[in-house]
Amino acid sequence: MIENFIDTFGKLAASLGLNRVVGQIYALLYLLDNPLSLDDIAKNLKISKGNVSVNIRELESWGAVKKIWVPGSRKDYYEANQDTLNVIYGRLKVRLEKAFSELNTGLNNWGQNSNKESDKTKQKLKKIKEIKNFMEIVLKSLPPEISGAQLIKKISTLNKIRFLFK
Amino acid sequence: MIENFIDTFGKLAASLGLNRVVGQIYALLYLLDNPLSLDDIAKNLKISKGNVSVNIRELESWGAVKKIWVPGSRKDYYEANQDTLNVIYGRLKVRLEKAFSELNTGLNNWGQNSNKESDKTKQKLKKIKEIKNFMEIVLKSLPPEISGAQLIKKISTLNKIRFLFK
DNA sequence: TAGAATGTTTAGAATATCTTAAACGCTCAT
DNA sequence: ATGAGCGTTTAAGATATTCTAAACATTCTA
Repeated sequence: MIENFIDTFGKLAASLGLNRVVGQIYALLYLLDNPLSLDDIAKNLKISKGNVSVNIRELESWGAVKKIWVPGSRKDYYEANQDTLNVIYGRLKVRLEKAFSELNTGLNNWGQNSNKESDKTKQKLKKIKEIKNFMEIVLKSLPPEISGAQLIKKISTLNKIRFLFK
Repeated sequence: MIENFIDTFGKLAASLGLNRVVGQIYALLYLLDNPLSLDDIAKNLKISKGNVSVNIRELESWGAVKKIWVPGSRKDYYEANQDTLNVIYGRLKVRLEKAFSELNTGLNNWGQNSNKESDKTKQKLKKIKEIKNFMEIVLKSLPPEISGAQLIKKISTLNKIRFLFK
């Protein structure tokens, strides 16, 4: 039952280029209302403590789960961010920013060595610059965060005013 | 030089959960104005014919490259879709749709077995249904395609009318 | 029809990623 | 100070992915 859901989320994560366990941990915490410790999670998913340690930090890094302090316990407890769309958005944003900065570095290196190139090469450089500008615009327009409820509202507003876009 | 750009695009693809070669082939075709054959690509990237065959079909499947018929030649030639943002969007869409259908199947199986469950379980089922509805809405609102130019226009319009969203 | 020119599939080698158990280091309670 | 209770790191084994060369299938040409 619950296993089924966790499995589904694991596959989903895998299909998005993440470790399967990342999806499984999120699903588990999402369904449970009480925060779980690292050992609880390891026991539940039948995986090692070290594996949970690594993958829960990944989840934490883009705000999918939050560390909770439970009075009287020395363990770290975690609970899921219940706004799943926000979680997905946060993840997408991290990836886009990383991809962009890599591309940017690559292209800057490229530009430096190609002053004395042929016309054909210059044409290619122009194309590359186009992509760079493009990514800059897209990246700048990403809001810092967005809640699921907000996004749905935005979408429905957009549909209503579609005529504005021709 | 060109190798640098191709390498950058390869890494970019890898960081998005694709095969590195997929990004490299796209970068190569993007920069060159004339279409290339399977053998040309293999020779350029120094990889096997079979590898190109598999990965170029992947690119073709979401409209990143197009097969071109060159009169007088029996080979298949390929050229890149120059609208890179559209390419990325197409890819994203395919992934989202796949992820949703997986989740949907998983959740339907889940629902069937949980009529006679406790209140606590029912509460969890409710949470799961929430996610499902959510993905449905997001998926429905994806337009079939969008050009880079269009998107940039949309974004700037959105910025101008931001007040509508509160 | 033979064989040359293509793209595809396949089996296994090469690489990369994931996972675990154990070692480790830190902090707290005694 | 000592040891128990944590989370993290590590090294090695397990698993999955990627890549290639060769076999294969199909289509064209002579």
